[in-house]
Amino acid sequence: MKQNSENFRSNCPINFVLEIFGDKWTLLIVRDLMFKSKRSYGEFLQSNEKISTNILADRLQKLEAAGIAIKEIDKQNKSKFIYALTDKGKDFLPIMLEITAWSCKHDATTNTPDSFIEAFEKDKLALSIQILDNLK
Amino acid sequence: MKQNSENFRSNCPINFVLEIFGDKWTLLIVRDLMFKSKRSYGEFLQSNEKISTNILADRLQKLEAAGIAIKEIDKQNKSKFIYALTDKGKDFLPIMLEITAWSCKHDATTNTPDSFIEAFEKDKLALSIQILDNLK
DNA sequence: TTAAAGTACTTGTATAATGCAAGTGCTTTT
DNA sequence: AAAAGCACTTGCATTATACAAGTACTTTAA
Repeated sequence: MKQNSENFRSNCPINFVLEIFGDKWTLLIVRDLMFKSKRSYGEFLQSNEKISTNILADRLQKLEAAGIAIKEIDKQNKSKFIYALTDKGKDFLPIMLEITAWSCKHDATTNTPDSFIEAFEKDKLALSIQILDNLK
Repeated sequence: MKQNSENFRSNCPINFVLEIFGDKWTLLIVRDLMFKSKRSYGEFLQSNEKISTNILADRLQKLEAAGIAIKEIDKQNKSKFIYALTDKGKDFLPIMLEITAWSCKHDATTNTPDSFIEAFEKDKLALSIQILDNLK
């Protein structure tokens, strides 16, 4: 059997995602990058879920190492870093959309606007293109 | 702002999924139920990733509590319990398929048959129906 | 009817991950 | 040159996970 270069527990595709995203925080950073136009450490810190500083630093580093996000110096303010999704990270969009749809269906307290679900059910591709456009 | 009955960190749909599935093991059990025809504690234990007994017991209980899986006495062998996905659990299928597709694209060592990706890209709905049929 | 085997856990303990508060270091603005 | 902003790092307490061993109930076999 071929072996994964990093020593993952198996070569299962579900496991591959768990090795990167299998914790309570990593996906929230992706969410902030993808849907909330957040770019910097300080912005990620302000999210509702209240990630702590050491965990955030650790996860940002891991997202970079996994090729999901990149870190650059902000051109406007050179004391600032900004993060952005790579193509690999942007490819996570369909998963994020399906997750959102599942939660909308199964959690009455989920705060997603009805318009989102309507757009999603009407035309997933159009919604995806629109979201990806916003990231440019 | 309306509050979630269980005190989750926020009312975000991404967070809702993380509160249930945000660890390295829970989703593997769903995978085994959904794709590998596994039903019992002993079968889950044998998966490649080698979950330990206490974690497995804990996660099965949490999956039941979250309404993702149900536990019943096996009709063939009354000393045995079997687990099955609820409708809520089965609704996770689109997420699982997208995760699989993402890993296939971004991990060269992922062991998913090409036939799966072909079927997925050709007709997601047909593939979903086929998988759900197998669960009956 | 009792003993052995199967199944599903539970418990104890060591190690690792996370949460929280405080502190550091570099950059820009005043 | 001092203050403020930003992005972390460090230390320590708490919680989660890993691993090995043990328990309890049920069914099969003698």
